Amino acid sequence: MITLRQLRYLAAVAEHGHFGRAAEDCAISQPSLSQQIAELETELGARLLDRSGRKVTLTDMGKAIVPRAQAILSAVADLSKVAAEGEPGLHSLRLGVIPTIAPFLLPAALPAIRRITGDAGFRVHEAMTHTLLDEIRDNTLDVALLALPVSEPGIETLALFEDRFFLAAPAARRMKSLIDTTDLKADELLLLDDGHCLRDQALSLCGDGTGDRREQFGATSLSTLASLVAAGLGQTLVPAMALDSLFARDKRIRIVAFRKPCPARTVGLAFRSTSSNKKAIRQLGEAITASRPRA
Amino acid sequence: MITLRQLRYLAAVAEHGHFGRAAEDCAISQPSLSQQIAELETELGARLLDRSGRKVTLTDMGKAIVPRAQAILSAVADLSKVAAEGEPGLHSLRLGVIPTIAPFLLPAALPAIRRITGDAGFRVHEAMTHTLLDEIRDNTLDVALLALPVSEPGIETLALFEDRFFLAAPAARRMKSLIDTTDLKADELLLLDDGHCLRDQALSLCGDGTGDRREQFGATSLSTLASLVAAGLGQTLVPAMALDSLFARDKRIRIVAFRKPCPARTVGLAFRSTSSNKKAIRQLGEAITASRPRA
DNA sequence: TAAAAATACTCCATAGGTATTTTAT
DNA sequence: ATAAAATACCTATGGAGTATTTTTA
Repeated sequence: MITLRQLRYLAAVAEHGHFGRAAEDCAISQPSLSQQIAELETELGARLLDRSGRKVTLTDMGKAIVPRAQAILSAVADLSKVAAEGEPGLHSLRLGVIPTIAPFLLPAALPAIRRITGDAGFRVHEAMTHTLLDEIRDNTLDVALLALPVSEPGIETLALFEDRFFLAAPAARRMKSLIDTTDLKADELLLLDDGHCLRDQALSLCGDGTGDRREQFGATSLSTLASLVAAGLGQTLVPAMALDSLFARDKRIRIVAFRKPCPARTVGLAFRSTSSNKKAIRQLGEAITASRPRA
Repeated sequence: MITLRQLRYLAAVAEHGHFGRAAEDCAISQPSLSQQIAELETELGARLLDRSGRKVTLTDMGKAIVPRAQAILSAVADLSKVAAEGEPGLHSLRLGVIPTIAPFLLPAALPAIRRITGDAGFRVHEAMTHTLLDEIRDNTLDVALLALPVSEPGIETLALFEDRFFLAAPAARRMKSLIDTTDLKADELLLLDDGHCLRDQALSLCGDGTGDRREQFGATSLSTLASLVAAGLGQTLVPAMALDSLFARDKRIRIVAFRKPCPARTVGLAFRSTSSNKKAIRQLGEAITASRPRA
C-alpha cells in the first residue's frame, strides 16, 4: 500500500538528488529513507530513481510520478490548512506573472486586484512559466497569470481572454498590409530567450519551425525586441497588449495584422486544483479581464 | 501526521454513514476504524463526523474535508495507474453529459469523438451536474461535458464555448422583439426540475429570484418545456443549441433574443485534475467545439 | 579510495484484533 | 432493549535506528 510517507521521501530525494541529504531533510536516517523508497518502487513495480551517477536522478517513470506525488502532498497540506483555518479567502494572495504579460496588464489591473485582496499581504512576482508552475506546486505561489495552455497534474487553469499577435517590422521594409501566418519564417524572426513561452508560441506559428535557424541572440524582454525592430534589425511577433506601450508609438516600427484566423495566445490563471479559494480566483480573473487595456 | 489510511477510512464512513459498515468495507474491525478516525480528528483539531444521529453524518468541517480526501485518494490511485500503465491515452473514455446538452451536441459530435478515442470502450452517460462530478471524483467517469463554472477541489475545467440563452414564448403572446434580462420574472418562467443546472441559471438571471415563486411543476426535459410553451402555458429560457431541434420549428413558439449583453452559459469539460490525458481531453474539447451545430 | 547507497539486524511505536462498556434511540 | 460507537488491552507488523557491506566514480 502506498503511503504519504513514501511520497514525501520520494519528493525529498527528487529535490536533493541525494539520499543522505534527503534523509537529513526528512529528519530520519539514510537507510530508513532507502527502505521506504525501495518499498515504493516495489509497490509501483517500477524504478523511479537512477542511482548510477554521482547525483541521483529521476528515471522516465520517476519524471511522471514525482509531480503527481508533489501534487498529492500539496493537497494534503491544503487539507490540513482548511481544517485549521477554514476555507481561505483571497487574503495574502501571492501572484506570479510571466514577463511578457506583467508590464502590460499589471499597471491597470493592480488597483482592482488590491480592492479584492485588501492591501495586506499581497505580493507579485515575475518569472517564466515553468518557474511559476513549480512555485504553485510547492505552494510558494497561489496564482499565476500566464499564457495557456499549461498541462500539469494538480494544476488547474482558468482562461481569461485571447491576446492576438501582430507582426512588428521596420517601417522601412515593404510589407503587405495583412499577412498570413504561412508567410512567417522562423529564421526571419527576432525572438526572446529560451524559456519564454512567447518564443515557443512564435516558433510554433512558423511552418513547423524546423528549418535550421541561424544562431539568434535571444532578447530578454519585449522592450529589447522593440528597439531591435526599430533599429531595423528584423521583425518580431508582438502580443496585442504590448503594442501600445512598446511598439505602436515608434514611427520606425510598422505593425502588421494577420489575416484571419488571427494567431493569438490565451491569457489565463493557473492555480493548484486544491486551492479552494476558487471563487476568489474567479473574481481575480474578472478583475484582470475587466481592467485590461483595449478591452 | 495525516496518513492515507485515515483518509481512506474517512471516505468510507462518509460513504456508508456507518462505522461498522465502513469497517467491513475496509476489511478491518470497527474499533480499528474508529481509532483511525479519532486520530485524524485529533490531528486536524476538528470533529469531522456527527455520531449523534442513527446515521453518521458529516459536520460542516467534514463537508469541507471529505471532498479533498476523496480527491487525494483519486490522485493516489491515478499515480499507481500511471506507474502500471504509463500515461494513459484517451482509450476507454467514459464521458458524462448533462441532459440539457446531450441531445443537442452529441449527435453531431459523436463521429468526431469516436475518431479520437477509437471505437473500443467508449461510453456516454447522461446525468446531472452533481452526479457527474461525484462520478469524476471517484473515477467512474473520465470527463464530463457540462455548464461551467463548477468549483470542486481536485476537479479541473476547460471552457469550450458560450451558449446563449433565448426566451421561448407562445407565439400568441405580444412580445418586444428584443428583451432585457431585467424583464424576466422568476414566477413567469417554466423551469426544469430541481437539480438541473439550467434551472439555477434561469433563476439567477431573474432579478435575484427571491420573489415567492408559486409552486411550479418542474419539467424533466427541455422537450417537455417546449410542448408546454407551445401549448401556451408559459415562457421559458432556452439555450441556443436547443433552438433548432426543439423550439424554432414550432410555429406556436416565438423565439426572442436578449438585448446585449446576452445571458449565456459556458459549456465546458470537467475532469480530475490528475487525469493526465489532458492533451487528449483538449482534443476532445476541440472536436466538440468544432462539430457544434451553428458554430 | 572515498562517497554514497544497499543490506543486516534490532527495537519500538502503532495499526489492528478481541472483549467489553457506554451511549442513544 | 438494542444497535452502534467508544474504550481497554493485547498482539504483531513495519518504520526507524545503528553497524556494516557493496558499489562506482
